[in-house]
Amino acid sequence: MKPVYLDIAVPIPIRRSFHYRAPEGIESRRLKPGIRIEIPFGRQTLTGILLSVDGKTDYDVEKIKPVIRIIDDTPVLDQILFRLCLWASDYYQHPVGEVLHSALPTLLRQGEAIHQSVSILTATRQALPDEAELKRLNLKRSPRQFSLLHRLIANPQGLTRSELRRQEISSAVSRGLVDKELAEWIESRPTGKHFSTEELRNEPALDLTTEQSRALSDSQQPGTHLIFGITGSGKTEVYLQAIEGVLKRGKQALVLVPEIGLTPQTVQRFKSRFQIQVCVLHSGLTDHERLDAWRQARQGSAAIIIGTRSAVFTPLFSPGLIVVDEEHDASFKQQDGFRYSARDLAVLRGQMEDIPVLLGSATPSLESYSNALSGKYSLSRLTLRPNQASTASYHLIGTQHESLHDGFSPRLVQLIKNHLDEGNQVLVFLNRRGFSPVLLCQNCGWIAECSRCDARMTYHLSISSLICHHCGVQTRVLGNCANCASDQLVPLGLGTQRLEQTLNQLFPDQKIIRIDSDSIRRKHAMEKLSKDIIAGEPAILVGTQLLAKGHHFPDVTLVAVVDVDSGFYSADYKAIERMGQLLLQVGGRAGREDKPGTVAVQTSFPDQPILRTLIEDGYEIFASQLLAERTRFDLPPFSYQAIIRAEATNAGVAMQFLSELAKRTTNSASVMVLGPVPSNMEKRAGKHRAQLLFSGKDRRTLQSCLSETIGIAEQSSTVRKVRWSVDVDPVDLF
DNA sequence: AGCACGCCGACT
DNA sequence: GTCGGCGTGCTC
Repeated sequence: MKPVYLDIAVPIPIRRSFHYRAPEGIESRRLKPGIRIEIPFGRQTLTGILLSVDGKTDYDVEKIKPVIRIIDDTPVLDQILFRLCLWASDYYQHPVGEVLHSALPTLLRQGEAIHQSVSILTATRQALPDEAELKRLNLKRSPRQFSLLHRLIANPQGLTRSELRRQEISSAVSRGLVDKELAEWIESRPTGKHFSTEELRNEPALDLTTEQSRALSDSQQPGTHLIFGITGSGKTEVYLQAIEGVLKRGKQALVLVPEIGLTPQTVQRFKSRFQIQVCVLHSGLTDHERLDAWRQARQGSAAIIIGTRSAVFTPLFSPGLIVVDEEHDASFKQQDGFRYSARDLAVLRGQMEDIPVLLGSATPSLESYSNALSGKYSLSRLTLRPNQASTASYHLIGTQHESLHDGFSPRLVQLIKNHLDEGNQVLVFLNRRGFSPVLLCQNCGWIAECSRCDARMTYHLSISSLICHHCGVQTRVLGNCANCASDQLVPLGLGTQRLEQTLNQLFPDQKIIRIDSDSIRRKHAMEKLSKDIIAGEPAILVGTQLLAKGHHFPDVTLVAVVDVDSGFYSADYKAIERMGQLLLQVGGRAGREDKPGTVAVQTSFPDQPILRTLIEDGYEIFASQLLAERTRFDLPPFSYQAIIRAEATNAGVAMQFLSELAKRTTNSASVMVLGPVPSNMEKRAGKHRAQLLFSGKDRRTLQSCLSETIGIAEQSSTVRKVRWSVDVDPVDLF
């Protein structure tokens, strides 16, 4: 008989697979790619995934071990998810075993069964024992056992544990029957019932504008559709009606949302519209809850699955639609390990499944916008607010000639006062938490710096501590300079805590609510605070991006952006795009039908053309200008990039490692290898970091150059002294 | 990644 | 004399 080798992906960071011997006499039809197999690996046993069945091997046949156990009858990953993972492993240059594992809930990685199984108590024979046997078995003296047996014979499908419990039959009784071999427990799979398509809707759908109707009918075609809709233009209503359409045909919808977007508000919108099972995959789930949701999605009892990044791998019984809300959001890109983009994988998955994918945003990413312009995606613009509400008006406040009071110009203070006087709420936005980003000794010039990072420590007044926002290190401030012991320490610069304090002085009678990751550390703190805000009492809200995303605050009429300039300082060419998106997102928090919103933006460069474009001409012109610039400099999306990053405890090692790679990689006209350069913050959390940038006009050549370099990296003698990773389509260049 | 093997410094 | 530090090598 011909030997059979199983090519198995093992969950370890090694870019190859391993051959194992199949169990004796296994039927070959059971060996489907995508099934889990328990294997001995070195001294450990691991759960691998079958890639293929091979007739020959390059490895020493003597050393090939047999597998321990075939776990699955059917693949854990259906054919499309399996192919999606293999594609992702190749594209993101990440070890296939880790990719496949990251597509599974934890419990499935550990060998838990695909299907939930229930123990069912059944009778072992069809008829009641005769008189003599009853006596022999002592059943005459066990009336409860006798009646249970009676019932089991009448119910050939048996009774589950919970049914027994409900009928108040104690486990002693069932155990008695099992001991007498009159009944036995059998494992059975609960029949997953597909969600019902009758009476889907709970609430009436809203009337659509012409724009929305057009977007909706576009979105019913297979393909990828960009819905570019200003805040308040009713993107969600389009999603909901598109989803309703697929649900009616008995198909499921997968909705991906940014990490921060998975708020009770959003989820509620979906749950209250439909009378149907909605699964929410949020970070607070236990492993069991996560597996349950996975099973419900897979067997089709869940109709709508809402989740963040990793939900893109959720199996669907009958896929109908994928929605990616706020598609520009950076949280769709995993920032460590397997650095995939859930948005891009969603688009690919949609193509593979032949179902529509909706990408929605008020501020689309330049990649998606450009794909829409080139016709790769369809484009629907939603430019109107259905309820006639006016869009927020933006004003720039130039601060170059103003004297600022803790960051507030007199004009801004006056503006805040006006809005409060009218009984409205004001949102003050600054993307920096803490009290001040710098603590300076006025006597000797010492500045509090982190010992493990190339960064200043942020001063947190409330706990009189310095915290490094890059590595989390925390030290107490005792009131004296660490260098000269003078007590002339002054906090320089602004953080949300300082704004809160200043606003308290300026508006002593106002309620001030600060929202940043420090103030909502406690569980449910955000919900409580947003409830206070929604109640609508006049108040000043101070916060970071946490305020800019997810929630909408209808009573806010003024959004004050204290400092927009940091977006311009960055050397990262993507910073301006992100600044523009954030500015519009935060502006979108304000106003409603009867209360138009105002957004005041403080800047020391009020004549900056791109900022004026954003504010005066809107996001689309802004995006077009940025795209024009990207074309001019051959930057993404008009070229492709990848970064190899390395970090090491010893200075210079990461650079040395990457230099070796740069030197040994074949020069090619079509791929530029730039660097290595030390990372923007060379030392972070005690590690010295460097990076090597690859840039090419064509995906394919970039890909092959990258994989050559990775091969070199794996062979390198320095490789053990560094931690390194590959980032394809990086969102952060540093 | 994990795990073992292996060769050099301070201790029950 | 040992315990244990992390450098190196390997996993079908």
